[in-house]
Amino acid sequence: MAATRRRRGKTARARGQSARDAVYEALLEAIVAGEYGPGERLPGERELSAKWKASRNTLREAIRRLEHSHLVSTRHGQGVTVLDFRRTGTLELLGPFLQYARDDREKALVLLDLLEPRLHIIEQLLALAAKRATPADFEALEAAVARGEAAEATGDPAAVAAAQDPWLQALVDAAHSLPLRWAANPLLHAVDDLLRRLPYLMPMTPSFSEYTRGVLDGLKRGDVDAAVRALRHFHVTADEALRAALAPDGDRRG
Amino acid sequence: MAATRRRRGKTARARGQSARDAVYEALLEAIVAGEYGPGERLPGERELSAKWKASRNTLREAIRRLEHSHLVSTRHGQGVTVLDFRRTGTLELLGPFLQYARDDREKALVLLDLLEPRLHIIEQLLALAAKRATPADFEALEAAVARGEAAEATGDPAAVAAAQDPWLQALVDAAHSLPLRWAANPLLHAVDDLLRRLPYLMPMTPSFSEYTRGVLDGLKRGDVDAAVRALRHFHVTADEALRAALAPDGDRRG
DNA sequence: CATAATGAGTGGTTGAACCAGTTGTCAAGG
DNA sequence: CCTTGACAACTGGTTCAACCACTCATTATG
Repeated sequence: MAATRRRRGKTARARGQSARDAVYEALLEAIVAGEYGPGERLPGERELSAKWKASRNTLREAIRRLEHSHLVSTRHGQGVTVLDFRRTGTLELLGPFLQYARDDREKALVLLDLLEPRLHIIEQLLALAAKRATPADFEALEAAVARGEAAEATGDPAAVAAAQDPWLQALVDAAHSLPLRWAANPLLHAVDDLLRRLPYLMPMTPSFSEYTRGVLDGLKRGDVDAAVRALRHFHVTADEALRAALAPDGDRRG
Repeated sequence: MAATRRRRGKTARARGQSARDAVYEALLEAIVAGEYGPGERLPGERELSAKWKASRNTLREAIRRLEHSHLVSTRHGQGVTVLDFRRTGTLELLGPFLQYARDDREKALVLLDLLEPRLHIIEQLLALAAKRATPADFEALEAAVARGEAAEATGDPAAVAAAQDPWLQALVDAAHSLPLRWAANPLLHAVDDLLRRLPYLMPMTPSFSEYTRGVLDGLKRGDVDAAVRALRHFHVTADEALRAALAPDGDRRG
């Protein structure tokens, strides 16, 4: 009952967010937004902990996360250096980058450059799923298709967007490949996160459920080519719409 | 001059490694090796800090890293729960997994499943590099090719293996795609790490320098197909050798 | 002029205390 | 008997103050 009580302070802490997370998020935003450039040195831990009104230990836990995100590098006695995350980052930075980066044009380019790799990885998932899917996997895929059909029936883009992740997760399961799953995880997570915030990016015109149904049928018949065709038919149209939407103007924030 | 002094204790600390890193590495190994299964709860922070002879604050910094590696999940008041990293992990776990996992057969399967995604991502890099490479990129690629030729002249697999990373990095640079670079980073890092520990995995028979030379020539002429052919010629042979080597027996530790 | 000592600044580590959620226990009240 | 609520015993979250260890620029020293 006391959960709705707000905390005042220079940095409004979201509900349930710990001080550590708040500091991490703040520094993450500062770096991705370019307030600290590559090669630059962060202020000392004592100074930062004073600035963010957190103890030095808490501040350090946040720094540890920054380090693990390849945003900074720490050397004993020398301080914390900001890395060039464009060079050193991983796909886990996609979400934060799309949220915090200042240059809207660059963000659009990143989004555009995301489309092909995503399509390629899904194609690889299909190829492996065709070889390795078990009956249980087919059941899960069937359920995901059904969920997509139900979502599409509501006519709500957000519902369809929400149905995409279970479908892709089922595909990942069916591929039975650890490396592929590990490669796909940050990408799917970022896309899911993006669609959750901007559901209007989910296209309604090429039918999502027809696409998934087509892929599933292809897989069941062992006809990978048919599955890939269904996949491409959807993405060629959907991705083209995205390219058109992203090219001219920027995006909206949540 | 005092750097070679060893520290005694139940956990020998590698040179220059901090207590935090030692604890992180130990817990990482324990989880990846399966000593703590998915869903299981880790001992409390107080207990762990006693076990590893580190203060609770230091221990917590290590846990923060485990959390960021998707190995554990922490909830206030409830403890630290081990996640199913096979499901939740990312490519950054490749190195630790290949180093610490117990099941040699599973590790071999992971290595095998790595070959195709790697080839695919390099093909994507080629496609983009063909469109986007600048004169500076070509210079860097040329230097990488030269380094490969020099390495090959020594006849030392380790030297050739060490020459592979700069080549791939130059390719990544030339592709000018943040998402692709971010996807490639953990993969290339894991492969580089692997080859550094097991250089005999680097094949000498399909000439590495001929491959890179062929790719570079193709790129310069804008002939992507030729570049891809050179790439595939190398990898078809090299990867097949790897598959043959990995299928029967296990691997050796460094 | 080369070299060694120094000191200031940095991150690394410690231990104790306290705050804050979560959960099971158990007695009071229905 | 069952429900309810206070409580106790966990758990992680946070803070503080002090000290250790490393790096580097300065300065004294040979």
